[in-house]
Amino acid sequence: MSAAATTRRDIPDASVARLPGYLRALTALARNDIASVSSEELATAAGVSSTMLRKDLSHLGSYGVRGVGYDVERLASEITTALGLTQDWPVAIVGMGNLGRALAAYRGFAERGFRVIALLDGDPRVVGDRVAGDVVRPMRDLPDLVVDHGLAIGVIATPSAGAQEACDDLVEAGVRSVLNFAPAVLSVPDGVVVRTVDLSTELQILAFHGQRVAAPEVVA
Amino acid sequence: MSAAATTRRDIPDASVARLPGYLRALTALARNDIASVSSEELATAAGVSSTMLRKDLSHLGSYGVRGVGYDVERLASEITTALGLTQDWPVAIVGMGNLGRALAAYRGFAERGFRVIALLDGDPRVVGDRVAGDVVRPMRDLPDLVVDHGLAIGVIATPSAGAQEACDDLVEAGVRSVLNFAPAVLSVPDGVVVRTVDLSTELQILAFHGQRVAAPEVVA
DNA sequence: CACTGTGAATACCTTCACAGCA
DNA sequence: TGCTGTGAAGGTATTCACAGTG
Repeated sequence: MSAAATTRRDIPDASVARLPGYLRALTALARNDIASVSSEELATAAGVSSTMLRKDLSHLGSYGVRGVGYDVERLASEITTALGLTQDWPVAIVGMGNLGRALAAYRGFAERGFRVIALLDGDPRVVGDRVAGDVVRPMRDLPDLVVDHGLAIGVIATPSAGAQEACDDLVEAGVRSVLNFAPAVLSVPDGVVVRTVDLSTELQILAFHGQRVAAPEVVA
Repeated sequence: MSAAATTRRDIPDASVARLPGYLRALTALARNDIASVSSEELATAAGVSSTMLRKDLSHLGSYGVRGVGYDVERLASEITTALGLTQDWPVAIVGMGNLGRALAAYRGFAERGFRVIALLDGDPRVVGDRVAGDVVRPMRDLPDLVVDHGLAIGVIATPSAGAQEACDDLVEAGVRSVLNFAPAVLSVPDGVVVRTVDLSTELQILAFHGQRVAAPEVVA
């Protein structure tokens, strides 16, 4: 029985995907010194229905007070724990093209507790460059980053041709979570989790929904 | 009866979200001069099960040949039509920070037929800058872009504080599809579609899945 | 009394199992 | 025979309706 099992009840995936949104809304409330919030208010702030919010929170436990609402600090802390954000999750970004450089310079990571500990590239001509104040390192540094700095999450920002190789390098070094921005399907062994975010895919989905309503100027 | 209704049968959202992946795989096959493909092969290339692929394709119509498979060109063309990618979808990027600049320089948009026709920013100090060869324009240019160039999709790459305002400007100018990279919930009138992609959210989801398996060094 | 927490109902998505066809 | 297309079954996610409680 591992220590982690205490925290980890069975939370549905769809629910997990919404928890970060709740946490963001709670953080904003806390910044405005709001101590208590109803499911209705929090749901609105997070862009979901209050029923769904309550159902989601019920998977974490019973942290609300009937007739009153939720304590903002308390709930934020419970969600933080559920998501596993009490430990830190050092991140490395692989691929220093446009997107990689932008991600390297992006503040949002650090703000939410994800420390970018290394920037890497497979191209020796790029290795050694300075990006956002850091020196770009070669892929062979990966194993040391895992062992010495606890590197846990790899962000792939390479062109799609190099994505699988970058992923293999990360996995071989011991990284078990990958956020992939390349438009490619990555294959990984069991136990490694990949999430792919593809900009073109998103635009294509928007195009589909857009056509529904965009065309009817031709109604004659 | 609008012209668009011909194309648009009722395709489930989950299915629509996978079509771009199939299209990408088909495009790769076509580049390698492969003319025909089975559901099994295509499914593998797209990272889904063959049953799911066939079910998804069945929503578009019957374009396979039993005992043989699918004609690559034909199927690509059917998906292209279903997604509404036969018309073009001019894109504007709002917010010329790090992410906006990276998106402006990103090739992937054009490759898949999304023409970036304008870069904008609400900050007068940024307006006039050159980014990726284009001059950054002020927000007040939006209505003209919609009318004169058919601007259809707005990409929001502003800080989260400015996202709702950017979105309102886009919507007011007549844009009905928004891809939002700011970590914020955007409210829009009916008929406008927003998709939000948030990097921190993705990392937090990875953290959740990672903790499941990361901790057990403490097994005693 | 207001608001949370939850079983039951519904809607949606995926997988199974196999009928149908080149 | 081999592979597609699909009704039916099984799961998962969301919504409803209301019981429970500070």
